Amino acid sequence: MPEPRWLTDAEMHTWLGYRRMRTLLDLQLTRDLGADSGLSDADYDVLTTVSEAPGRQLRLGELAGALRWSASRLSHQVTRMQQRGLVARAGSPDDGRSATVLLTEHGWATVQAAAVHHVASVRRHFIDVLNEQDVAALGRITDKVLAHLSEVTAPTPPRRRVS
Amino acid sequence: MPEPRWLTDAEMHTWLGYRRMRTLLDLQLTRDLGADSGLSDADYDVLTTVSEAPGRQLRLGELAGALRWSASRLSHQVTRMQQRGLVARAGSPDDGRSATVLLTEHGWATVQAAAVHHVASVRRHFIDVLNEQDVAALGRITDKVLAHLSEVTAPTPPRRRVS
DNA sequence: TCGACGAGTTTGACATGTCAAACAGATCTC
DNA sequence: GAGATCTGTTTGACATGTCAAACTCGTCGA
Repeated sequence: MPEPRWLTDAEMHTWLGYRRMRTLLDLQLTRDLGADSGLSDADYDVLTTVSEAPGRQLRLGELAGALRWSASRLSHQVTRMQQRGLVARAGSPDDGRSATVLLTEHGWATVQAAAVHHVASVRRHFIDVLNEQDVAALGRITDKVLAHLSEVTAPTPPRRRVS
Repeated sequence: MPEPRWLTDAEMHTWLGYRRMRTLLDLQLTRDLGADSGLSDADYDVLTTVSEAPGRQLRLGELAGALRWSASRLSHQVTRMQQRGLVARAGSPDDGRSATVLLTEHGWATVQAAAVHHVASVRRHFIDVLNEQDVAALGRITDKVLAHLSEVTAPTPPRRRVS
């Protein structure tokens, strides 16, 4: 096994900083979300994604895809949110297998109020801490990393084979 | 409730980009770590932190603090890692309450091999995707956010009171 | 030295996430 | 048109994280 290229000091600083920021920023935003709106991150992600869908409803499979969740995780989560009256399930007329999640009145009111607090929280702890150049630079950085990752995890890398 | 300052397009792009990068990058690194070394993120964090401590051992409380974990979470995690032979527990001679985690031979060998793969994974999916300016810029950005967060979550904001 | 309190850790009950198996309705094929 | 198979979803068992209570030893003050 060849000796790996270890990280330089600058690289290590950035990597550790990123990891620490990820941990603490998530923690803070999650705390705010719970305190302000009584929602978990998972709750909020489901509510916002469904609320942006046409007709404020979405098939489970599409929702799972958008959130990058497993079907099973989503099913459990929706069951719990259903019990709290935030969402409801409905069958589909054209395809008997598929199920649809839709927001209840309560869910809709909840997500609207939550969004107001959440955007304030994101500004307070993240966006407003940075200047315009920082925001632009970070945007470029995430674009690069995401472009790389979508290559790596591409469905099936087209593989040529002799006819 | 006042209308909040919503995010501008650039801010939204950066925020969503950050969130997606966080999700996908973590996922990829976790996958690599599991495939290369059979470890979870939690395992790896415990092993590396203990391995860097003097004498390759650490009191549970200090380890929990370093990882920003609850005492309970760490206790459960250590129990499981103990069952797999990666770490061991030992009491402290000077303080009967405190317990110490230390690496077994197997744990030490495992973390050394894992680190080699892990740094390669971090380079491949993150550091090497960026150029020097990006790395520097991201370092400054995380510094700013972390400085803000450490203020916000400061132990007890010194509050003046009339004598 | 005794009892109250505090610190460090563990435990148990419960919430949430993952994995594989089960299910039920669509679709394909002969 | 009757399997066989595929797709979308659910279920159940188990792994992991959280919270509060319990436990154990140390420390302090009368």
